[in-house]
Amino acid sequence: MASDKASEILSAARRLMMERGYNGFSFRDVAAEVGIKSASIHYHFPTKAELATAVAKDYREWCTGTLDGLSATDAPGLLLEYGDLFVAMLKDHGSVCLGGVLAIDASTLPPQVREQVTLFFDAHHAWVGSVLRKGQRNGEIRNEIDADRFAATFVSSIEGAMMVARGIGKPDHLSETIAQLIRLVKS
Amino acid sequence: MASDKASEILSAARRLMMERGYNGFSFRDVAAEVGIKSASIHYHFPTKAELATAVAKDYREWCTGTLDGLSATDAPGLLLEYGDLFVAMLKDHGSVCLGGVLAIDASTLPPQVREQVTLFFDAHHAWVGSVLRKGQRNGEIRNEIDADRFAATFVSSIEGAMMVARGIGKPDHLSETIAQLIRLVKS
DNA sequence: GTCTATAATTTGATAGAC
DNA sequence: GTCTATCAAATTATAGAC
Repeated sequence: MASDKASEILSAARRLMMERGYNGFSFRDVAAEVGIKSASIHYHFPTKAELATAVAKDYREWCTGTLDGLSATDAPGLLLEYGDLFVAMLKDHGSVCLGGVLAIDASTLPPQVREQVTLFFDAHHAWVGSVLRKGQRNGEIRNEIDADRFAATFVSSIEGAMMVARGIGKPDHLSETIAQLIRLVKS
Repeated sequence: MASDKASEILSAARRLMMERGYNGFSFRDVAAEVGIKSASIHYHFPTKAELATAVAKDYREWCTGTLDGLSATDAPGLLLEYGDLFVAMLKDHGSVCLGGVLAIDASTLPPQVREQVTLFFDAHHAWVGSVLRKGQRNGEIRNEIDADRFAATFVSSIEGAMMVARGIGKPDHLSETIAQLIRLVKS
């Protein structure tokens, strides 16, 4: 159970990492947002690697919990709800998925953080894959689709659409991409 | 012209930016690769913003030239050749497209660099869009596809697939994504 | 064109008082 | 738990010798 201050630090760091990447934020940036001094951050998270690992793990687990709570009863509906998580992130906070941000930063990431990235994508691929397979059994998804491969494509396409949408200032690009991909695999 | 020191610096900086992003490389990193001191970089490119702008512009123009030189005679073939440019980048150098890297870094980018990112995606969207429209006129691409919207989706999906492929160490993910997307829009 | 030297700032991190 | 004070290293950038 993280203390109150620790979770304040976590969410400030999450926001900053989503906005600027691992190499684009500092302890002082986080401290300023929380309203303490940068030395105090080290009390809760000794190193930047540990802070970033905690942020990534936190985000990954938040995603897992959210996916489990999605309510649509058919595969296309679930895929849309999945996509809408990211649409909301982008629209409400101008944020890009942390998984994607850290995937780009991978080569400069401490190993423990990189591991969280792998776990993140493994979980998302598995979730989308199982939605697609169930959809195929129910006749909602075209049977020519390779569920596992398209799951990975669906996830990474959303990541790419988020980053391009924010990068060129066209937020609608993300929802349009999601709608198109779903239309293409629906029976 | 290829032995010019400025272009040596440009290509070293390009490699580093592709690998680590705008905030993940320094003048010293570039200098070390070229075999000179970091102060000498400033003689050719006074500021980091100017160096990065030159790198981005150079890359953007290299892409434009390469797209004009693609040789396939049908739309699916051209889309595959387009995708293979990025497959080669990833396979040969472990590089992710600079457009995608800079799109992620957008919020920490000097305005002049961000402008190059916008121009980059405008050009790629236009090229893929015109390939798709021509393909529809020739009966190679499904007519239900919205060419302009799918062009943006195709480009950003490739960007996302590259970054995820490198981020989680599965280079094949990129070519699989490209193959799937083409299959889905082919008549 | 490249070097040495250095300025000015920022960074991640530590020590120790309270 | 947070602070002040400080550190060593790295960063972008400039000045001036050769």
